[in-house]
Amino acid sequence: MIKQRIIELLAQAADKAQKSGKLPSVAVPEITIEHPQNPEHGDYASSLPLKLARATGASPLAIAEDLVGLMAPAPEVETATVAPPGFINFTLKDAWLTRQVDAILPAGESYGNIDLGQASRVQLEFVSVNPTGPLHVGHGRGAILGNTLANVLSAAGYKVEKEYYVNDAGSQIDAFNRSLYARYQQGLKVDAEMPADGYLGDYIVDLAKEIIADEGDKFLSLPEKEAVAEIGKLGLAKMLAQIKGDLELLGVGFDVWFRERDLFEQGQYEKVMSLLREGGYIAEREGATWFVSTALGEDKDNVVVRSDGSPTYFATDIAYHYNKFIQRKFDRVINIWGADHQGHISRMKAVVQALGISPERLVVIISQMVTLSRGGEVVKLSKRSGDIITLRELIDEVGADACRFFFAARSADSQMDFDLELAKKQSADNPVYYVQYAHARIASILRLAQDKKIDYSTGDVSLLTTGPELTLIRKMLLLPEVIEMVAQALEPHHLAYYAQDLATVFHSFYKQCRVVSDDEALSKARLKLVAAARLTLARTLHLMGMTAPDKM
RNA sequence: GCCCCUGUAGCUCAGUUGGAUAGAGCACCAGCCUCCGGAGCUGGUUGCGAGCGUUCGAGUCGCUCCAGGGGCGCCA
Repeated sequence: MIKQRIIELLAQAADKAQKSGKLPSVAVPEITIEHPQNPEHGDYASSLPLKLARATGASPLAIAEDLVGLMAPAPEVETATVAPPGFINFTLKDAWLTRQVDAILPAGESYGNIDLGQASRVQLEFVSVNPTGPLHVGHGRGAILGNTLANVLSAAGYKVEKEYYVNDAGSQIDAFNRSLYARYQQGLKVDAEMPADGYLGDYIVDLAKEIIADEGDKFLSLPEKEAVAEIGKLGLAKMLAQIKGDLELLGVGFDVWFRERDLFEQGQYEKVMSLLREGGYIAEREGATWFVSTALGEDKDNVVVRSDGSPTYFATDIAYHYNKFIQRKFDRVINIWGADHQGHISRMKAVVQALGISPERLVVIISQMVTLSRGGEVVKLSKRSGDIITLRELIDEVGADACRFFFAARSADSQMDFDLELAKKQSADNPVYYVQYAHARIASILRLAQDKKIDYSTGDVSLLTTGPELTLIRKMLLLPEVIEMVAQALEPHHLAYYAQDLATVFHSFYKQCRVVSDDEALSKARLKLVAAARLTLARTLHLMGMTAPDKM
């Protein structure tokens, strides 16, 4: 990556300056470079002299002059100049830029890959919605966030495993089972009341009908407890299949579907509890069992086993993270949770610490609420009210690509308002079409070249000398940097902005530069350029889980 | 009361881990097709919630307010 090259050049110059005594031997701060917003300042700029000035007391301009003077000449760099109050600005060589087209083309769909992760193992757990109801719009946001992040982390050299944690034990699934049983009875004209904590959504009625169609009335003759368990099992399978299907519509898939029940059936729950007990993190009081998180600086302790002997969600999550870190030995675990789980983070980190694992290895990304409105009127998201807008409905209305782009384009930290009417009305103006249109346009140009039987493999990229051409190349070269930024900050939304930027510079290039013309040599060079642009754009879209259409 | 997130253009949002003159889309206005896809291109208008502080330099960091959302359960 060219960015790394420039950082190296600076580091070497600083080292030389210190060895020659021009610069006092202080610790060199981390060298960062950025893209100046003013293009007159070049392609890259560093404020290293300003930082060294603080550490050494010397004049930043003098330091900058020394560093530039000591810098080795590089084939990539046209100029390195000093600018007040102490910046060093770098401008890339046009000839080097154009050569990059020949580097991008053979890389193909691997263009942009970097080795930030060095094959370290990252687990990304996301969605993990209780299989007690259909996915809604907020879940879609988490799904796309997680899936896009997984794609980018893979591109950044991490070994990524995507996992869905299936809560198939506990009180919520219990309420689901009892609700389904009640609807089953009602469907067979048996007088039954919905449980007080039951799920009132119509989908439960539909599930019950399906079960009646499949299995008839045979569960009526079973004892209630047994019937609830049997029907629950069927309902869970149907619910999971539905969830899986919805996610597939968005192109979101998982490597592992991890069952909460396994934590009990395979002894991990018992194991981790005894570990914590040995560590002195467990206390009995008020008839319940507590995790003493106050010993680790938390505000309060948390119940792990209720006074009726049943484990809490927190307890199983402890076992689950024991499994992730100690049994499966992931280097890093990233969980994507909804905003309502925010309070769960610090105690989970405390547990990880109690298990002897550095808490930094557990990263929790909170995806903020999605509020839905329809025609300016707020729609409640409650899964229990039955009045929900499902993810499936959203996909049907605006399409999978638009869903992906729309959700991926927003920082997880910001809550978003999703107006369904607006989404429908604006679907043709959605930025997703702008980006995909650029791709289709390029594909169309390449088709034309093919029709005219132009073999551009021998094109001479050094003929690409105009502003729009170089601007396009510069933008294409940013993809590895974007991947690095997304992977480091765990913020996929940068990808969406990059996609738009890239499309913009392409459209602008297209307007100013005729690709297929009478000038055969120039045509071939430009065909190479647009072929590389197509690759870059397609890669970006694919990282976002979107299609890169050749025709629209 | 305590904790987390957010507050940037009329609207929806970015802002490269503290950099130089704060950007994009939508909307609005004015232009642009003899030629590879006009779902496009080129211009134009407006802004960092408030106040202190840290330093060469703050939308970004710290503190205090104000506003919106979420959490603080032997729910998940």
